[in-house]
Amino acid sequence: MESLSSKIDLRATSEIAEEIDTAIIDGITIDCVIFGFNKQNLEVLLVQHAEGESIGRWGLLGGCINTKESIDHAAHRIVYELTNLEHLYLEQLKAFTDPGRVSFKRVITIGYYTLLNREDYNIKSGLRVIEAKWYKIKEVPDLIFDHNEILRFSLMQLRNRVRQAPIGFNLLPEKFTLLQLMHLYEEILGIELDKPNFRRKILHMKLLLELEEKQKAVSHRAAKLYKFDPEVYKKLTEKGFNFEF
Amino acid sequence: MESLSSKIDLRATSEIAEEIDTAIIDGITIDCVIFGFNKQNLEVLLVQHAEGESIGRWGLLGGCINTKESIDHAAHRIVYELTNLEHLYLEQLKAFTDPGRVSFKRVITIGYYTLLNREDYNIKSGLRVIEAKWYKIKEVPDLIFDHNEILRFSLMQLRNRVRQAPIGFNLLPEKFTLLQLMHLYEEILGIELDKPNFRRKILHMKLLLELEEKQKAVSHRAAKLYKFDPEVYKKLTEKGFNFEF
DNA sequence: CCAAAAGTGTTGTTGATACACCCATGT
DNA sequence: ACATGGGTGTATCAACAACACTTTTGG
Repeated sequence: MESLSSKIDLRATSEIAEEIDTAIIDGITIDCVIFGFNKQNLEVLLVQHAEGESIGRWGLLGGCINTKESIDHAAHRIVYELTNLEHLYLEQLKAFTDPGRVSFKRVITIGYYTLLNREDYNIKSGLRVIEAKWYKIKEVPDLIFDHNEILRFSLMQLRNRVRQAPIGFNLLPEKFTLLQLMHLYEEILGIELDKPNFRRKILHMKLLLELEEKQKAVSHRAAKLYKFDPEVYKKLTEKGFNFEF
Repeated sequence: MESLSSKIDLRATSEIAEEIDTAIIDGITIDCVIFGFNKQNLEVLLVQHAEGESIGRWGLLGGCINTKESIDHAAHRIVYELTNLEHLYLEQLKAFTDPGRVSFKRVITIGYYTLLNREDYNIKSGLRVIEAKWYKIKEVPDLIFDHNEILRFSLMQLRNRVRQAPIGFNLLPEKFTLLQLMHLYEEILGIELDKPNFRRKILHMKLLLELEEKQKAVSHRAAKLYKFDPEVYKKLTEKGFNFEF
């Protein structure tokens, strides 16, 4: 989908291909899309830029790679510095490399996305003095550089991955109800689901541990709480399973 | 799967994070996994290195990015220089960035993979004087740098993508039989399929155009030839479809 | 005739879908 | 009482697996 037959004439540049020239890249950065889920809305954490030409505008959380640090480590570190959260689900998207993505310089960036539980974030955040704000996915403003494109790509990736493995659990509190989980899938995939059928399907997978606990202080029948069972997940991944809804 | 909770202590390096230092990367390259399908075997095209410390060893086809060239264009160009083929299916994998992947230097590489039809390759190849050879996927030797890892990753990606979209057609001649197609899926996914059921399922998708033509000079009943219908594919992708076998 | 692959038919099972319905709880 | 979400039951339909079977062709 990204890269079917392009009509560019390849011969045009092949003549000069012998000149090996690795110095044409001015820099490499990391940009991270931080997803959260709040009140049935998928949200993304954006930061405000306080310097340079893009002052006052919003963008993804970015950073640089330290010497001898793996790039995955760098991504974890950058997110940690803002959120104080460790051991997050974090996955590389791809390299974004359009020659014009940053003006006057050739900067490529490695995109990442991460999924976190908003409850954890609220408790521990704010250690660092960057202006950061959660935006509903449908209300994201114009961002700096190609960050809207990176966000669009990460959303596509999230939609794909969520149908192949139960990574969505990372966006929920440890204990959750089946309806919360259903709303999560509805929001990410942009579809409507049938409650009874969703229940049966997800329970049938045996991926959830039924807890003794129930919801409290809700103005309707309290729902049972469940938690994700990583043990069963391991066993199931080995023989492959499907998460289509 | 690549990047669940790592146990690295993030605080250790966060102290020095303020020093912005983009000059620590010595270079960026592109490496491309070229897949082909021949006599029911999935194969990969490797090249022999004729210079440096890795002389005589095999690796993926690599290259560099030219000034003002998009990285996708660079990948197309690099493959074109070796195979003389244009308009291939080509997709970025991700950035491979381990600090130790190349000794004494910090070189990151952007991985790509491409799917081509072996019949086209045989006719037009050999324009450039690089030693290149097709290896069956199960007989790939030890490769330079982290190229075995890149290959492993690309194979995983191929297996995933092939179950979501009919990209496998790119590995076959324009006209093919249903059994050829079935063998392709069997080989890529490492499973056995039931012939009658496969026929029905793939025909049911309406993605194939039945041709008037038949196989020739085969010592058994000649099979009908089919070709892939990109028009129908477009329509189907819009409402989403499934390629699980 | 036989071998080899092409291609069709049949049957039982599973799982998705649609939708009606009852249950528990706070206001 | 009633709104709100929690939770169960069931009938119908489509897809799939398993496997027996017939057809065509070259040698």
